[in-house]
Amino acid sequence: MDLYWVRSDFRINNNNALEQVGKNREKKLALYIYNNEKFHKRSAQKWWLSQTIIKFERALSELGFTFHLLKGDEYEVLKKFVKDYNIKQIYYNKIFEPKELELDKKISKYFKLNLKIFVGKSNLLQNPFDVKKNDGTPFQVFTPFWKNAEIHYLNNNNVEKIKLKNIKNINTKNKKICDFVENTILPQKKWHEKFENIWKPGEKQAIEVLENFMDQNISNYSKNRDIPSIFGTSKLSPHIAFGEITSETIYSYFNNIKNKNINHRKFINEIGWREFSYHLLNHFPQIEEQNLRTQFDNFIWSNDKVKLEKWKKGETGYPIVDAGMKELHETGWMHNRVRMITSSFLVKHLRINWKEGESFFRDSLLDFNIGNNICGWQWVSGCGADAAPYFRIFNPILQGEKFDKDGLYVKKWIPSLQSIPKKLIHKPWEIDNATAKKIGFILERDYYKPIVDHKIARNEALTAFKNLKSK
DNA sequence: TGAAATGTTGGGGCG
DNA sequence: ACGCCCCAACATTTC
Repeated sequence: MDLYWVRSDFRINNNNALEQVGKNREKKLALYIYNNEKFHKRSAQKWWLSQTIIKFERALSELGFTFHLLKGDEYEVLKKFVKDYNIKQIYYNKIFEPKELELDKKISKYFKLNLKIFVGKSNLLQNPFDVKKNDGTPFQVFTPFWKNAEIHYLNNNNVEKIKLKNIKNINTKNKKICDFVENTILPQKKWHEKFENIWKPGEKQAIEVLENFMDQNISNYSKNRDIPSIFGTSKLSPHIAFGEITSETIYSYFNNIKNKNINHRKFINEIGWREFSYHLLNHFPQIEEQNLRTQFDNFIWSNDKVKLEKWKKGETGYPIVDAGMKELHETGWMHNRVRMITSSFLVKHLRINWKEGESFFRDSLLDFNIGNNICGWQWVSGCGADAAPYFRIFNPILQGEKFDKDGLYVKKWIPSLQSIPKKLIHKPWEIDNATAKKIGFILERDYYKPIVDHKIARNEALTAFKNLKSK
């Protein structure tokens, strides 16, 4: 029998392994192995995963697959499964992540004598090892990377519009799968239920999100993408993270737009950043644990657990930072502009190791992927490739005033700031006694006092990071 | 996709 | 009319 091993590719369309499997066979098996080791205990993604599994099982069963859901280490489970079901051929799609590539190696080494393995295309536009500078070394700057990668991609691929098969509405559920998900994947405490009203996992929804965005939102993307109070970005990221839609499908949409303008290009650039992150992660796999620029290894990070906790909870006293963290808790997602502000605050204002932030985002984001998360954090910290220089420090007050002028975003997530005058919405500690009395606002009762003074924190960060540079 | 400090320019008030 | 000062607006440099 043939086996389609489902990894992070919960889709019917543009799924290389799935296209190949069972072409000649009647009975087809699909297997997803839930490896608990790969998720932190409190990972929000367990919720998305569970929902997308439930839907994907239905879609696969329509195609004649019998879907199995098992728990454990992928390698061990696969070995046993292949034996138990007398599998003759395995089909799966490649994942360009160092640990997954190791797993691939282990699997192919073990099975190669006894069965055939088909390894399909990954969820990247191309193999990261195919893109190199003329001198043979990997790119470390985004712009030249993307310029080169796009040409490479267009030359190597048929990028005419990918015809998407319609995904059926799924009304039924498989009780066995639902029970497994409930008992094995989802935590006992149902804290994740709040996501149900916000997100709709699944391939059908992913395609709808893309199409709606392309129809309605992209025409103002370059302007709106930076305003966190506006629905200006696609919010496709969790769908992409679970492979419900591919970069290739998105690129194909982009490529078939007749009059491309700055909005389209800015949007597709974000797919480029994802490619770049995975490019870096594959060429420099050590960055998962270590600073790409090793001089940062000498940096003395703060060990202030209290401030770290306050950052996580959104109690820093800087409205734009705290609003971002609240949005993250409530929705499992944070606006990109605010990701930059909050992460810069942790690394520069609090001088806490980026790994703390990386780990927290890993648990909290529904759209977490290892490439973007690692590279994003190293970029903000200045220790990554093409990174922000040490002196680039976001001012949380100014950023708020620039990108959340009327405080709509801040007020949405921090209702206790509702009556603060616009002028002071990003620095409520400056409110004068008379106004405070009038609106009934008391700083340490209704909101937090800033845990650090911006000016002092900025100067301390400059000194600390500057010393590092001269070492 | 940074912010703050410092430098330059030019208009207006004023003696 | 002129010189001086102030300061906003913009430009450049620095961190």
